[in-house]
Amino acid sequence: MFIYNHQFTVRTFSSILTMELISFIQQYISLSAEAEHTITSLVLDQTLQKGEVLNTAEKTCKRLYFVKKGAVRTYFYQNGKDITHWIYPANTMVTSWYSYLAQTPAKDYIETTITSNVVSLTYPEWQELYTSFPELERFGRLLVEEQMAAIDDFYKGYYFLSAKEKYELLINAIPNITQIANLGHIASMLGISQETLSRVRK
Amino acid sequence: MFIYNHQFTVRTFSSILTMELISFIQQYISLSAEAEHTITSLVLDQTLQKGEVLNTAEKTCKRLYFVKKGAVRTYFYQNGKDITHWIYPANTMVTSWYSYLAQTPAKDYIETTITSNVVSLTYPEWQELYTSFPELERFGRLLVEEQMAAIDDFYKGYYFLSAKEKYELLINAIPNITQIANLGHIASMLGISQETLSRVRK
DNA sequence: AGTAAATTTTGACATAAATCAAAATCTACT
DNA sequence: AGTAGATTTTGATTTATGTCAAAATTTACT
Repeated sequence: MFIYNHQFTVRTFSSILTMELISFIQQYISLSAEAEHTITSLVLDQTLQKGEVLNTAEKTCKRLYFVKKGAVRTYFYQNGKDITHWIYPANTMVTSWYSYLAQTPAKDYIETTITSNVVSLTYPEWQELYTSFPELERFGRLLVEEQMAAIDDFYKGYYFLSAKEKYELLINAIPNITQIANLGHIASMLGISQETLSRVRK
Repeated sequence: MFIYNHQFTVRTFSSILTMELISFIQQYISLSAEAEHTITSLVLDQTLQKGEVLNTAEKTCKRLYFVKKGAVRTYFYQNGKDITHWIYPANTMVTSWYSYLAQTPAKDYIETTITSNVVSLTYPEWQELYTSFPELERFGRLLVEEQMAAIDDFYKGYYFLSAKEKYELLINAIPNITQIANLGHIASMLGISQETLSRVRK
């Protein structure tokens, strides 16, 4: 659902990005000094308070974000209700996939749920980097493949789980979810009502 | 779903692959004569009867398939019930994403729902190709990005749709779905019961 | 064409979870 | 610390959809 912007960056295989973006990329490929320098010069490093907005509906999502610290939530409005798409804890990446990749207006909002530190580059910057440093193509491929695999793994059979099982699956995927998002956000992300979620955790 | 196998190859942006694999790749990048020759020499072209199996649970999914003609279904068993993950019509690609990318045993089965023609290469063949012909990395990246965007687009707000709305969304994504899959398959793919689906379409 | 098997529809009933509403907690700011 | 606002819990009721069962229809094979 997942299923989807999945933004469903459910989890990564490698999941260690407490380091800087450069080191993160180097987990996948080796970087030339020149590529490293160019990327470093382009990176936007932002520290944001709780509730600060990274992108809003109707606006094309220009950036691919890496959450270094804190947590980010994607959400949209459906019949006037705020529906959380996914919560991204530290060490994950986030964007409005469709909007970002097709560079068309987004349907969802991206904002921090707690004080956070995110680094990012824009879509055109990445396109430029792919052209200038073709070795980055592999990084780009591996990154999206990981997201794909994670979504695939998380949502298999999801529909037929009870509310309780859905919650347990999430806890397993994001153990600290209750520290970084409130009940209402978690409930809509799971596709259940807040009251049901409250009862489910007894 | 999530989600995720999404195998949710919901649809592609470009969606024209009636042509051969080579032409398909050339929609994304230009291929050197050597790369083209190598790929052609590796491609496995299979014509299969209805219900023939491409991969089974417990076995690592070795191949990335392109459906040239017919339709392919991915499914798994949950509490003893056959749950369709997704149906892939002609001109789409299919694999068990997690299994294929991580090269670990799959949880799901891949089989044709009607007489079909699929072409494929193995995971190690692709890795070899990426190394020998780095220009293919871009193709690999774009391909997965498309899947990602499609999933993102399809599943947004899916949980909160009624059974009827879910069915309408699917019809919109795969107009010929009733020609290539039966009610039971479609219902479990949507996460609703067969009886409800039967009523929904009146 | 005729029969068996598979698929789809229809009916009656059960139930998990949604909704509506209000009370209880928790959080943050003066 | 005390108060207002936000968040979570609890209660009562409704409802969409699931489940079980059987009939009707379609499909496929001899």
